Amino acid sequence: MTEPVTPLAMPSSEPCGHHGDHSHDVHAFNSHDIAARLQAAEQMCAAKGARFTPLRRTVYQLILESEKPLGAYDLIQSLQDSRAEEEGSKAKMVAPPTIYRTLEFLLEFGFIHQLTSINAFVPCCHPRDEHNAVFLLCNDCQRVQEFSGMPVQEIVSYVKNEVGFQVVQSVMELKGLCQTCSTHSPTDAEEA
Amino acid sequence: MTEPVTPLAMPSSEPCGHHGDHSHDVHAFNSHDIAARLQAAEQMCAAKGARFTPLRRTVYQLILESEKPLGAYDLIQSLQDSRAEEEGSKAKMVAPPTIYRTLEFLLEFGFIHQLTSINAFVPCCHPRDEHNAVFLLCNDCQRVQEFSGMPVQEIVSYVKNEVGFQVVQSVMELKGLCQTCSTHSPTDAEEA
DNA sequence: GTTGGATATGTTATACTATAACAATAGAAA
DNA sequence: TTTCTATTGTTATAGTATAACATATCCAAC
Repeated sequence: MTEPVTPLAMPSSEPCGHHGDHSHDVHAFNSHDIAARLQAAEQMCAAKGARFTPLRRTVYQLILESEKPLGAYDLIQSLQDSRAEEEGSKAKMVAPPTIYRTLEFLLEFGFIHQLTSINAFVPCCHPRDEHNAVFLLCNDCQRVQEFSGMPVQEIVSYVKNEVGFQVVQSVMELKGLCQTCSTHSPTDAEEA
Repeated sequence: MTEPVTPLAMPSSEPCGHHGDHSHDVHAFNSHDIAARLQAAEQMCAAKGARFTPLRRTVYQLILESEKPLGAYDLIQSLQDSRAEEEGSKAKMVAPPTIYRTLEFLLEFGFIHQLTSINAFVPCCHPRDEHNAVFLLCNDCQRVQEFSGMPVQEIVSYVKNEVGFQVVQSVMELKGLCQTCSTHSPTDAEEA
């Protein structure tokens, strides 16, 4: 969790920038952004009659704060650590179903995305939109970029119109080396 | 991601080119096709100095014969059944590492693809080519189509040229309803 | 404010997926 | 044959995910 990684170039102050470029580092949230995300989530839940419980809030926050995608069992540990800070070490470890249910909720409301190729979860860059995103997963620094743009929609449209396939869920993950890592270490980390 | 897609020519002898375009049902191999694939694999291995052992041949054949994607443990069972036919029920169950190693070999040589979102494996439609394919996974009939074409290459090119990301491995899986299933049962089976 | 139903979380157990580490065997080359 | 390497077998275990049921919390109706 201690990452010596230089942040990828981001368009502007808005971490998910609805303007201009449409590729976003999903690990670029500062504490102000995180607070804003949490508040926005609370409002969205309220608007839909869903409960943004302390557990859901905390798990979402842990995912927002992370510099890397977190797996379910990473989150169990993080949640344990987080609770230990507040309640002392008497805090009990939550069991997997608790985490998986919480993740399911956050996925359902579009607050996070699942990366099935690495069994992990990352924040969504723009929880407001329905979208099919492509994720770029760096094998070296482990950071993830969420990429929404024309090529993606074109694939989905293409298979719908030309193949007749109705897409319900998309899993589009490209693994490799991000710009930073391929520039800094052009020779290594070349594996799947 | 500009122009509409022009079909990539498939060698006419390829058993997977049924549709006139470049999307192929990966479960459409008849026994003649399968024999041809096995022989082709043998030749490719020989050409590269790799051994197409009985185990590798059998596992590849089981994947080719299946109407659905097979998981590693499905294959363990299938292999057990297959061996029981020949050797009688004295045949022992192979252990997971045996299957995973064999799958790794078949992946490495491009004979099969891995579908990470469902932990399963399917035959490759055109083992000769280097390619980034999109897979369409039907939630209803479970059949898989492999789709190679411009939009896919465009995404990869786009992230390389515009984002500076070097793609090493692609995972592109679209889940939904295939043409047949969405036509026959337009109301049900709408989940991920 | 109490009750009762729904939602959320906790708990226990287990299923499913994948790999590490080492042993035994089979093929190829000297 | 001997030796080296690649392949397969074996045992154990790590990592990921869910089923089934118990308890607690929230909220609305009385």
